[in-house]
Amino acid sequence: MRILLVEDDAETADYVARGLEEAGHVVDRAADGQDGLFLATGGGHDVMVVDRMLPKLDGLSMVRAARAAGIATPVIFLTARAGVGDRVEGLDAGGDDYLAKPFAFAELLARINALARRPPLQQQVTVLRVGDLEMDLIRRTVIRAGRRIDLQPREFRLLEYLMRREGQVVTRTMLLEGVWDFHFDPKTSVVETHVSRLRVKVDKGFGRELIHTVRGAGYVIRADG
Amino acid sequence: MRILLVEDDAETADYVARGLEEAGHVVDRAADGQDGLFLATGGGHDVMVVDRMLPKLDGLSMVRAARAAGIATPVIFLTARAGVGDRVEGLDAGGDDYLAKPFAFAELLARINALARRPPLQQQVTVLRVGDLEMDLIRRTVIRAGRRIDLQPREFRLLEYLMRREGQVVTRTMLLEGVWDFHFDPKTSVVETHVSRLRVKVDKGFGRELIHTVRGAGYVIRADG
DNA sequence: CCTCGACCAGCAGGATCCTCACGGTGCCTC
DNA sequence: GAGGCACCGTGAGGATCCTGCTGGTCGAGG
Repeated sequence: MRILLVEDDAETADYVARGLEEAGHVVDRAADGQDGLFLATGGGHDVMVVDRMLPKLDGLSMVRAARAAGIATPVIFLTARAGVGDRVEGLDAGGDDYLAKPFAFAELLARINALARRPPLQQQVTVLRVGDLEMDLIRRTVIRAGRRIDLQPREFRLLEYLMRREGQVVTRTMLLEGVWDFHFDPKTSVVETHVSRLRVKVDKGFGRELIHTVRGAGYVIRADG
Repeated sequence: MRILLVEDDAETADYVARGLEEAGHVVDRAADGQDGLFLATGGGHDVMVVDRMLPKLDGLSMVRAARAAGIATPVIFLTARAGVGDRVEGLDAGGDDYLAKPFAFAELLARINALARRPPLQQQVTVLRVGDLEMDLIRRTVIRAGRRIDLQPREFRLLEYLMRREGQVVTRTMLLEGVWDFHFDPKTSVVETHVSRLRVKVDKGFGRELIHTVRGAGYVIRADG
C-alpha cells in the first residue's frame, strides 16, 4: 500500500514512516502543506496521513485543495488538539478520520487499514499459498513442504510480490516499481540477480519449480507446470 | 481497546461499530457466527459483543465453542428477547453480561468498560513457554533448562513481549510501543542494547539460541532453529 | 550457428546490528 | 541529606551481513 505522510515534525515523521515501512507499506513524505499538496495531486496513494499544523499551507487547506483537484484519497488527520470542534472542521474539510497526538502507532495502523476498506486485521490475507509454498506475512516466515526458508528482506518482498500475483506474468518494470521503488531503469541486472537467489532458496531441491521465466516478458510463479 | 462485534443486522452493526470507534476502540466485525468464531479464536480481543440470533451459528453456540477453544474474553450478548430464562441461558453459555434491544449506546459502552476492567474469570495464561524457556508471570520468574534467570524489569517486559508472540517477527516499532511506551523514534540503540543484555542471560551458555534477529525487520523468539 | 536475453558467482560498499563503557537518575540506607 | 547502589539509556566503534553491480557463461529462439 502506498501512503502519503505530510508532517513537519521530523521526529514524528520518522517514527510514523518507519513503522509504516516495517508494516510493509511504501511511504512518500512531505514536510509542509505545499509539498504535500504537490505529491497528493500526483495521485497514486491509498491513504494520506496529514498533520493539521503545517508550514506554508495548513493541513485542512491542503486537503480542501486536494479534494478540489479531484483527489478522493482517504485522509487521516494527526493533531495535537482533540476538541470536538476541530474534529468537525477536519471532517468538513474532507478528512475521513482523526487521531490526537500522542497516539499509539498500532492505532494509526488499524485506522489506516479500516480506511483503505480492507477487512479488519484478523480477516486480511495473512498467508499466501502457491502449491506447497506458504508465506505467513505476520510471522514473516516462508515454508515449503514443511521446511522453513529464510529470506532476506528484499527476497521476501520479491517473493511476496510474485505470490500475490500467482499465475500472472510480472514484468521487470513492475518489479522495479513494486519491490525496489525504482521509477527508472537501473540498467543493471538487479532483478535477475535476486530472482536467481530466490530460486536457490525456494526451488532448488524441491523437485517441481514454482518460479518460471517468461522470456522477453518477465516472471511468473505458478504451482502447475 | 480491541472489540469483536458479531452482528448480522448491518444497520445495528454499523451503528455500534461507529460508536465504539468514536470512543477510541478498535472494532473487528463479523456478520455471522461462523466468522465470529473464527475471529474470536484468533484472540487479541478485550471484549466481544455478540448478537444471540445469528446466521450459520447462533450466538450462544458461538460463545460455547469459543470457550471450549480456550478463549476467555468477556462477552456481552445483544438480544431482542429479554426474558429471564434467556438471560440464564446466556450466562450458562459463558456470557458475562446481557443487553436487550433496543438499547442506549451509552449503556453498552458503560458495560463494556465495566467488563474490560474486570480480570477474566477463567484461568488466564500465567506461564509462557518457548522451548525449554519458561516465564511465570505471577511469580515473575524465568527459568531455562532448570536454571533460574534473573531479569531486570525492562528485560522482563521485553522477554514477555517476545514470548507472547512466539514465532512472530516483532518490529522495533512494536517493541518501542509495547515495552517502552515510546510513541516516537528515540534514534538510539535502546532496543538493541536490551536485546543484547537479554541474550546474555537467556541464550548464552544454553547451546541452542531462542532469540533471533531478522535483519531489516526485527526480532523473533523461536524454539526451533 | 549467431544473437540476445537470462543467469549467477564474486566482490566491494554500505546499511544494519552488536557490544561495551559511561553517566544520569531514582531509590534506599544510615 | 549524603553516599551508595541498581537500573537504564546513550553513543561510539567495530563486526556482520545484505545488496546491487560487474562480467563471464549459458541457452533459447531464430
